[in-house]
Amino acid sequence: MTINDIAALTGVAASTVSRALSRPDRVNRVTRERIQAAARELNYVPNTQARALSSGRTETVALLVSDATNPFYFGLIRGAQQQLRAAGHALLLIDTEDSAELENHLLHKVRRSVDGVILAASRLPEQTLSVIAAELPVVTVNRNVPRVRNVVIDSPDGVMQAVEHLVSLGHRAIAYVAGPPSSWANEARWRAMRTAMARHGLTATRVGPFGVSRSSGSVAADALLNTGATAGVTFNDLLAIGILRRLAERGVDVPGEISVVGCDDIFGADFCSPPLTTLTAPIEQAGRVAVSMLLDHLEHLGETASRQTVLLPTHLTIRQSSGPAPRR
Amino acid sequence: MTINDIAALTGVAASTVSRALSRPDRVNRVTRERIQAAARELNYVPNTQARALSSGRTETVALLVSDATNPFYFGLIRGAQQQLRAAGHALLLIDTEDSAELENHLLHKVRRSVDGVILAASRLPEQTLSVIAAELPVVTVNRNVPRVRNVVIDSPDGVMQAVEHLVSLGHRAIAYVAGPPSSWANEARWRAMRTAMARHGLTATRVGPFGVSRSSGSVAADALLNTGATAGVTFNDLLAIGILRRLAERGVDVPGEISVVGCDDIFGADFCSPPLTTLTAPIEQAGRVAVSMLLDHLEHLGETASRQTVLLPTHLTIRQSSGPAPRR
DNA sequence: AACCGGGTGGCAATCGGTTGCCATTAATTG
DNA sequence: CAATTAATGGCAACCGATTGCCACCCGGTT
Repeated sequence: MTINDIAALTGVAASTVSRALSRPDRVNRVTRERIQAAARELNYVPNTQARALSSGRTETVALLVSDATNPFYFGLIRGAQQQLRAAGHALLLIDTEDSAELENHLLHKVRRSVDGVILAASRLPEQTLSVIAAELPVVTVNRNVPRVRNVVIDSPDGVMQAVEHLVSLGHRAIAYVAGPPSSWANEARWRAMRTAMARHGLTATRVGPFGVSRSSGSVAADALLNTGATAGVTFNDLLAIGILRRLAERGVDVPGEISVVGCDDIFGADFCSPPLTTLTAPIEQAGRVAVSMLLDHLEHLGETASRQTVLLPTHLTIRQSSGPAPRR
Repeated sequence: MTINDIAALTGVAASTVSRALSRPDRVNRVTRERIQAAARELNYVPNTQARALSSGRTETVALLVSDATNPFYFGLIRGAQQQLRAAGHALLLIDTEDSAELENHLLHKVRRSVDGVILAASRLPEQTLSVIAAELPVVTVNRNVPRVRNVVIDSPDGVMQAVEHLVSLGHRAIAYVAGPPSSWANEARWRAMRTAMARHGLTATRVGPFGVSRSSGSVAADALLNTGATAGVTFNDLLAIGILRRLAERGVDVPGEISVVGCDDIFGADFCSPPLTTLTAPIEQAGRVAVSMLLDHLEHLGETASRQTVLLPTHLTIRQSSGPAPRR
């Protein structure tokens, strides 16, 4: 079923069919209705590539994640997917395997096949990112680069809440368990942590970096214990869950001997043992907002940006992995 | 950067450039190398839609899942993604939201934009599936329909192992906690369960159907207790984890009073509390295999199918949610 | 009667490749 | 040496839409 079949069937030119379908006001009502009826009857679906070729619009958005198995992205993907479907767009999912080069390469490759991209946890240097954003509509998630629109989850604020929480429980020695150095969010969280600690005249220790997988949790747990801290705030929940497991293995009581606070509130954070105190991030919402920003941008290309940044609030969800500091 | 720019630059016709890039043996070595060098230099990336338009190949595969937030799919997505990237193909992710109509609709819509599709947990009636498979290369996962190639995880065999395990622990009253009736796997597991029980002269009870989310676990847990069974085998881990939680809430000891066995071994199954005894399914492998089958099929269109079905073995992973039957 | 302008719809170019077919040239063979 | 064949590369049609431009029709003005 092509536009030509419909044209032949209804006795009009292909161009008229095209218009009847995409700019209905450009064609007479009766002609239009005849064409639309025929299209419906023949179950016509426009060929995406043909359309893309001439119009330049692919109605497809790429979502780049650094690791498709990281539960953090589950929500993001879901949110993005929802919003995209609502707009009739498709989602191209790309896993960059935590590699900046691969990310760059794949970005280049799909550049012409999508209308825009959403970069979740980009590992790209700021410079590269700017260049790409200049030639392709981009929205980043949890990454703030000048002149690139972005949605960031306010985990720094959350980290401060976490520190307040821990300090009020009597903790004085609190460590930050760091994630990948190339992660923008990682640095932002660490800065927030130091600031929050300084407010109480305390200094934060930092251990890491560690990979963001549960298995890295073992190393991280040992390192954390070694600092002598009575509480740890971790880069993300995956790491935190790994730490909890290792601590259990070593017979360390959580929160009796040490408190652990995660970040993101991913799937599993509420049923691990003990259930994890963590910063609940509106992940799905982040996905939706990112898509909205992107689509909005696409519709108003050339106009001055309405809003470049959206900051999404987080809140601390207290479960059982945090408690009063142990008495000395 | 189009093929024409390269043609102009190297002084050959566009068609020659095209050949140098896609059928290198069709052009002289020195010409070819000159063209390839130029392409590399200009960082040329062929336009996917243009290529698709004329050749019919999009180098894109759609993966339809019934719910993008179900952790079961993450392994699948990952495996598929890996294998696709290796072949230089892209992944279009589609969430059918558990609706057969939506699935059918979206399938129709992307039909022309992909080379083939992988249907994970299709909700489509067998009839519809056959029709679609006839006009579009399809591989199903966990669904066996005549004349449609598929990869199925042998959970029925796993269910039998689970039953053996429970029976050997002294359980006599075992219930199956069912998932969606439209799920092929659900029925297959239930059949396996009855067979395995019958072998020991026992009859299985069945409760459900329940939705496959943790929240459905509450209802399921109550229903399960109500059967008086000392053990339950659940449709999947998500449900099982939900059940564990509800049982804990009600103060029911697992496995002291009742044993619970899940299915799939998703993320979280090993750190919920108690850690879940479950059927470990090679999910990622399933994704890889599904892609391989599809790509293989694409390469040999028209030839008789090499293999229509791949059965992947599962094994029982015993953790702490199963134990000896309580004494009466 | 001549003119004007809005509403319609067709023509044809275009997007960027792919591919069948043919012309040219070089190499091989009887 | 003529004839056949293989290698190479250009021409042009084509994939299925979109879109700028123009022609035509018609009713309304002066």
